Order: sequence, then C-alpha cells, then structure tokens
Amino acid sequence: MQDLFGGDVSPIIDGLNDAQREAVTAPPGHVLVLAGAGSGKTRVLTHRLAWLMAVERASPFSIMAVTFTNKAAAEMRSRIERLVDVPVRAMWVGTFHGIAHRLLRQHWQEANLPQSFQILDSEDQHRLIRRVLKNLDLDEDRWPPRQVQGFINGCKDEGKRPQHMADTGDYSRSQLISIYAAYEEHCQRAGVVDFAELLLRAHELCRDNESILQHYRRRFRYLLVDEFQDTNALQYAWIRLLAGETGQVFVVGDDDQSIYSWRGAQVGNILSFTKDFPGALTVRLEQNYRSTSRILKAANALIANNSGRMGKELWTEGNQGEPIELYAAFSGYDEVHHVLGRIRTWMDQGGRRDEIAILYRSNAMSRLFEEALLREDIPYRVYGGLRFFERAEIKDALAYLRLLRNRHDDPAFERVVNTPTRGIGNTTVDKIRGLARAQNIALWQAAGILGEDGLPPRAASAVKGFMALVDAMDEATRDKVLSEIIDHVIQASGLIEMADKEGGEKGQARKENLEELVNAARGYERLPEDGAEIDEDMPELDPLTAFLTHAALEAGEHQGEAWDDCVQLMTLHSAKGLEFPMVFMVGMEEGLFPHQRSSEQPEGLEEERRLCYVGMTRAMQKLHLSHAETRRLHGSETYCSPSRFIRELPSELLNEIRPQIQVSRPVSQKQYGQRGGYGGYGNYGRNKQETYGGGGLPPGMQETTIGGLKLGQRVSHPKFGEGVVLNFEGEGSRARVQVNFSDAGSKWLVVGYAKLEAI
DNA sequence: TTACGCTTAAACTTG
DNA sequence: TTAAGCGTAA
Repeated sequence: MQDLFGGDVSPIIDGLNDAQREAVTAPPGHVLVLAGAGSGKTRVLTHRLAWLMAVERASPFSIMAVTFTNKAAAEMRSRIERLVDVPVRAMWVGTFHGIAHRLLRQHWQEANLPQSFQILDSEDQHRLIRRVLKNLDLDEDRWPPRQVQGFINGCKDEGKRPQHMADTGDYSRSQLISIYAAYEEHCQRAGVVDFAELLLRAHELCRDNESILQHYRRRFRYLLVDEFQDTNALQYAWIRLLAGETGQVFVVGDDDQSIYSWRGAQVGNILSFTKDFPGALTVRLEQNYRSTSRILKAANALIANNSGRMGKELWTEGNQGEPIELYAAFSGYDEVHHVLGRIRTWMDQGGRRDEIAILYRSNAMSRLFEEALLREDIPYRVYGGLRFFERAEIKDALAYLRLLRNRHDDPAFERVVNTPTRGIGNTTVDKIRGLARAQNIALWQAAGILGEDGLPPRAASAVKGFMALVDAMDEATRDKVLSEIIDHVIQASGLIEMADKEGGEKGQARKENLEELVNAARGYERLPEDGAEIDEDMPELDPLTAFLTHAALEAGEHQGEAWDDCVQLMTLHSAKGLEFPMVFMVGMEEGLFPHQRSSEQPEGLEEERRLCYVGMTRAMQKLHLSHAETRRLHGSETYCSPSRFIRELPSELLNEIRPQIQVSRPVSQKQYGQRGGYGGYGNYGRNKQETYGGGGLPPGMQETTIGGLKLGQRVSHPKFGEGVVLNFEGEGSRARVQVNFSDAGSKWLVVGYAKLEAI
C-alpha cells in the first residue's frame, strides 16, 4: 500500500484531544474506548481506521467495521472517504445484519440455504409464527404470538437452536421449544431467514466451518465495532470468533447510553471485553464538544445515581450556558402551550425550527404536540412510524416478486394468494394449508395438487388462475430489467387496480407508493450496492434478489435527515446519536418516565435513568424539562407526580418556571390556546425540594381556594374515600372541584353538594 | 368478502 | 382515548 499521506500523519491526529489521540494511535492490540456522549466517538473510529491504513499499513481489505444502523454505516463510510483517499469500498463497513447477510450470500451452500433466500422482517415473522401455531393446533391466547416471537428471537440472540435446548421438564418451556423447532422447519423449507437468523447462521457458518473461519480470520485483521454497549450475546460471540488469536479488535461504546437491554443488548459485554481480550487498552473520552457545562453537570449528577458503572464524567471547555428550564404544567395541554411559547421565542430570536427537538418517552405523547403544531402552522416532523418498504401495498408487491424467484416462499404465498381478492377465501386457503402440512410441502405445491383435484370447481379455477398468473408474470419478465419487472408485476397482479378502486386519499397514496417502488428500482439499477461489487469473491447477485434484500435490510430511512426546516419530534430512544441546540424533554412524570413497567425492578429503573441521560445530553445550548400535574392517560384524567429524575438534578442548575394561577381556572382544551392566559412566568425555583418531596403542591398555587378547599388539598368523601384536589371550575353554587381519589380515580364534584372534608 | 361493532390493552426499536 | 384485532351479519 502506498503512503497515503506522504509520511505526514498530521491530518489524522491534528485536532484530536489527548484521549482521542491515545485511542487513535494506540499500538497494535485491542482497544476499548469508553466514549461519553458528544465526545467525538465517530471521529475516533474513523481516524483510527485512517491511522491503521496509514501507519500500520493495513489494507482496506483487512478491515471490517460494524455498526447497528445503516445510517451509522453510511456516515462512517463517507467520513473515511473524506479523510483518506483509499478504496473504501474494499472495506467491509456495514451493519451486523448487512455483513452477516453478505457472508451467507457468499457461502449459501455451506450455510444450507437456497441461493436466492429471502429475508423475513418482523411482520412476516409474526405472521409465520401464527401460522405455525395454527398448524400445531395451539391456542393463541395461551401462546401469544408476540411472546413466542420474543422467545424465538431471544433464543437466537443467545445462539441457541431448539435441538440444543435442554428440556427442563417445564411444560410451557418445552412447548415453546417445539414451536421454535416447527417455525424453523417452515423457514428452512420456504427458504427464508429472519433477522436474528441472519446473525445466528453467519455465526454458525464461521464456527462450524474451519476453512471459512480461517479465511476470514486471515482476511480481517482489524475489527471495529461501534455502539458496543448495544451488542447482544451472539454479536459479541461472533466478533470474538472472527478475531481469533490474531485479529485486533477496537470497540467504542458507552455503558451509560445502554438503552436497549430489552432487545437483547448486554452492557456486560463492555465489562467482559477486557477479560476476553487481555491486554486491551481502555481509553475514556470524557471531553464533550456538544453541550454547555450546566447541561453536562446535570447529566453527570443524574447518572451518578446508577450503580455498576464503568465510571465517566463529562466535562467541557465551553461556557456554562443558560440554566435548564423546568416547567410544571397543570396539564398535558398546558405543557404543550408552554413548549410552543418557547418555540416561538426561539424563532423570534432568529432560531431555526430544525434546531429544536421535542423528546418524549412514548410515541402516544406526540399527539398533543402534533395537534398544536398543526394548529399553529409550525412545520414539524415525527420520527418513527411506518417506513416505505413496510407499507402494506409495498409488501404485497414485494411478495409477488418473492414468489417469482421462489414459489416455495410460503409467507409470500400467504400474503398475496388472495390480494387483490380473487375468490380464494379462507376456506380454500385452509385446505391448501392442511395439505401442505400433511405432506410437508410448500403451499404452492399443495395449491397445485388441490387445483387439479380436491376443491370445488370455482375455487379450483381461482387457485389455478392465481398460479398461472404468477407463472405468466415470471415468463413475461424474464429479460426485463428490475424496474420493468416491478412495473409489470404491479400492473399484472392487479395491485394498481386495487389501489385505484379503493379510491380516496388512501388509495391514491397507495398507488403513488407503488409507482414510487418502480422509481426506487430504477434508482437502484444504477446504484451499485455498498461496495460489495468490488469484492472479487462476492458473487454477483441477481438484481431482483438484491433489491428484495435491500428492501428488507434497509426498509427506507427512519432516521432520515431533518428535512426542510421542521421541529423534530421523536422518542428518547430514537434521539440517541443526534444533537439539537434546543431540546424539550416532556412528560417527565412518574409512571411515564420512568415508565411504570420499568420502575419495578432496579435494573429497569437504571435503564430509564440512562435514557434520561441520553435525552439530556442531546441538548447543545438549551434544555427544557417539563411535567404535567394532570394528564389524560388511556382516556381518563390522572394525577401525576414529577419524575424522580427531576429530583436527582442539582437545583442550582435549574430554573423553575411556573404558570401563574388564575382563580377558577378550568383546565380544558377549549381554554388552551385562547389567550396568552398565563400572564407571564414567575420563578419559584428556590425551595423545590420540599415542593417535590411529597408530590405535593407547587408554591404559587396556594392562594387559590374555593369553599375552603385549595389545590393539592387532601380531602375525604363519604363514598369515594380520600383524594387530592386537582382543579376548580366555575364559581358560587356552580363551583366544582376535581378530586383524584386514591381508590375511585378522578372525579368532578359540585362543592355545594359533595360532602368533602379537608384532611 | 366485506363491514361493522365489540373487546382489549396500552414502552422503547434496528435490521 | 384510540387503535387494532376478532367475530358475526349482510
């Protein structure tokens, strides 16, 4: 390899701080980089790659860099390209799944897969599991498909096959194992693999095949892993396997940002790393280039409440910035109102909308904000939701395409056998399923048999018609390019017509999506897939299979760019890795955040705290926290106490903002947004400890009384028991109070009639 | 086959 | 509250 920098490595190490430089220039061997939020982790990763090539004379062919998302992989690739002038395409840079997939394509025979195997996404997997349950005659109430799915994926994530799982005598466990086994059989016969299977097969392929293992061990001398705290048992095992005795492993992660344990990630892998790779150098990146020091201090203080950390404290050379604003809203609506006010102020001061992010714990919380933003004509974008390749009409089209390649693809068959409807009803499909099961053959084969004999004439001809249609589409598209194939299929299958007939906005959108699929294919024809082509031992994949794979592995960006100039709305989880000048963390309430279902076990609570830490460290300049005292949850009004995480922040870093109370102020949607109603903001931030301590009442609300009752007052009612006064409405004899009873829930009562007693 | 009404449950999510 | 899934009726 020629000298990339003419002997001058300064472009690689200039501008790095000491810790970053230590990691980038580490001598040959293993390295664990504990990279705090905003500490330049991607930078370190890419510069390390450049260093390896420039100084260690590593060939791009000898490098594998693994990430979790396509976005991260793309980002890494482009940054390396900018940094060094080498054929980046020769490097294997990709997601765990992408790389595993690549291995399996290359060694499909050894992996015991058909050459054009297809990938099941989680929806496909779910459907297939339901079918397997039906086949086994198991009740879905007893064996909820989602749980079965979780079980199977969990097993695979730990590298376990059904045949290797010990029967512990536990009935439901052994039953689950047999479901797993049956599911696997179906997949194998249909020639499909789910996401977890990609990883498991790739691992087994390497583990059980000495020559393949040796080949890749010799090839990949340098293994780099991003977001190492998110790796599961299998991914880590695979890295260890590939590394062997000779590979050098460089991992970057942050134990404090581990928020995916629920999907199999094991933070423990970070701890194990130094044991599994003796002599590994550990480098901590603690200097933060993103946030103000106030924000960092608060985040540090919060995360210090967790136990078993590797230990890290973020700091910055930057200024301390503005205080963190804390707003205690009356209600969810009030919270929204406050946030919108702050957004307007930000924009009045010349800020941009895409510098603003509203972060919440659960998706349902976006609604109130969306409604308000819509009303105020403020452009916004919500992250998450359905992605392009996950749309029903797109998946229908892809299912036809899958059938073209492989008639035995049962999930695809099931999906489109009667889409659009062609008179093959459930009864008929059930017969096909029954025969397929009895003879252990694919649905397509069973349909072929029944089409000849065993069905009423009408159904038989419908089935034969369907099969003829698929065959005809196959025939007609033999020498066509990808986009023409797809165009033909969406026409001939009747999917376009179906969307047309559906009519309305929905049907129109479906039609446009189908047309967009043809466009996507056209674009894909020109675009060589992520560098795979350069690799001489990668066999050329036929374009259709490649496209289907692309659709499965990159279902269309979720984490896309910030589009125009939009306020960004997303969950705390999807905010990981992003940064924004101004961040709102809303719904900071016990039960919501930390979420009810997490706060029961200590580990769950610590993960929630890490999530909070992730959220706070997204903010560059200005961080807003807010919680509401009442919130409509699942349709009923609930009283909410502030999140414990708020209490864990040093009060001197916070600026507590309170709405000014007006007497007889109903909290209703109508009221919201009418006027500036809150008459300015007071700062009551001094003695918040006692305020929040008992989930009691904020100062500033104390004056408001009706009939001897005040907000926050504990009262008792002869029938409903004890509760807390939340709200007032009306005056005189019409005056009503809202009381949240500990047993009976929240009720509106007329003060004059209800026999309420102050306690 | 479709459409409507009922029941149920309600985190986070990448490939 | 709302959305999805399911069973029944047309």
